[in-house]
Amino acid sequence: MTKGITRERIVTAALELLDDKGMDGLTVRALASRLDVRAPALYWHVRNKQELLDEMATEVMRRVAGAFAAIPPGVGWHDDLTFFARVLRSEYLLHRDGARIFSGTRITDPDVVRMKEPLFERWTAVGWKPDDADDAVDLVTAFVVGFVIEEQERRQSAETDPTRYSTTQRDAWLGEGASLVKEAGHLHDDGDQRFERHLGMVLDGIAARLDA
Amino acid sequence: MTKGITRERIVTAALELLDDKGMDGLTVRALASRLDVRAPALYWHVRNKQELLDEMATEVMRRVAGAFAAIPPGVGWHDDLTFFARVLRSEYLLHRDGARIFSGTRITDPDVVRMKEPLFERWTAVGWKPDDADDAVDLVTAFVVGFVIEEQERRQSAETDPTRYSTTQRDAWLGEGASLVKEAGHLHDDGDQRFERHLGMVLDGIAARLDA
DNA sequence: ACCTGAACACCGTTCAAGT
DNA sequence: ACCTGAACACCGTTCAAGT
Repeated sequence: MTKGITRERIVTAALELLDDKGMDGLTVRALASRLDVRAPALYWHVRNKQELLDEMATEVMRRVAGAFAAIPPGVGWHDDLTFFARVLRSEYLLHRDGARIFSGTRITDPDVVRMKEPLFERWTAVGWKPDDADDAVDLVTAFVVGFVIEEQERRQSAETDPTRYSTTQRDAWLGEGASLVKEAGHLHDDGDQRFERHLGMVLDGIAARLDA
Repeated sequence: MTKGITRERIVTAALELLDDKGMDGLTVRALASRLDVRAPALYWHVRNKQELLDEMATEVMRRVAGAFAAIPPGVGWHDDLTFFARVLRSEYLLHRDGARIFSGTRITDPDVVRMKEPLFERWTAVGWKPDDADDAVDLVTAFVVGFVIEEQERRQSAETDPTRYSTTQRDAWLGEGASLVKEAGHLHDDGDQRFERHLGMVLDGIAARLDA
């Protein structure tokens, strides 16, 4: 009964495998064995590994889109974009190297791209032009991608090499001088607060240009 | 005479190989053959492929830092960050998948991290705190990384699959409705203008928070 | 329609041995 | 100190053959 391999089961298993073993462990053979099947079987359902990665990225973005359908929309673009940014970040964070792997991959399902339409409708209703809306979404997306790539790299480094991100070790590595760089490093708060602060700045910038 | 393989020659050759053959073509064997040497020879100079990638990313960031040393600094944080963002983007754009590959990798050379010090000095002189400076640099970096990842993916897709980014093909792919998403897609200007516009918004956001 | 066995042309990495 | 030859344990992908 669970013997029929489908495209969806493959993608789901691939996401699990990624979380378990990381990017290097995500091989066609390992994925096949997790599905109780031999490697070539996957090639009947998926053209190649790149298409599998695109499919995985699409699934992640589908969940982002789904969060919008499930949750009542905010009362304005500011709330909407805040929600979008938070959901995008948390879906990326759910998977090892998520931002690195899933950003800049082709979305295979048009429905996922069309999720933007209701947002665009609300924002144009309050005076934005369609290309303003496009700018805003893309800018927030770019910020989240860049932020989470950095965040996940830091997190992973902290696991594999705990000394690397201790402030005293880092100070010694930096050598003489550079006192301001060191000081900033000491104050470096990680995680949610930093994200919210930076997101706030991005939204301020959008407001300055588009809400004039 | 050119027979002595050094760490620097390896990194330089690796960057060239990346540009010629892309990420998939960047193999230890191909790199060795480009240096007229057998693959295991590289392991005397570099611990493994990951370290090679870190070294490559560090070299790219060294060039960004070098641009600051060569060019007279701007008169304020706004000019400095604008310059930084442009240089970072153009160095990423010089290499195939540059943003994807080089972001979120460990910098191996402390001197490159210390490049931030003169910037921090100038900004704290006009009233910023060290962690404000840190926030600003990291936010701009995150934005550039996210922007260029998207930009390079779009560019590469346009090469391998020209139909994918034609507006009429995209409209057909999107199906019925989604008229605002389509319209935004039509107006989608690529490249420098878009970058400058988005960067402007990010800097506006920084100004709103830190220049109050 | 869906899957397997066997094979092809590769990988990154190690290590004894050479100079 | 620096490099090679040979090998190990893998890869992604193809394809004839099975059901």
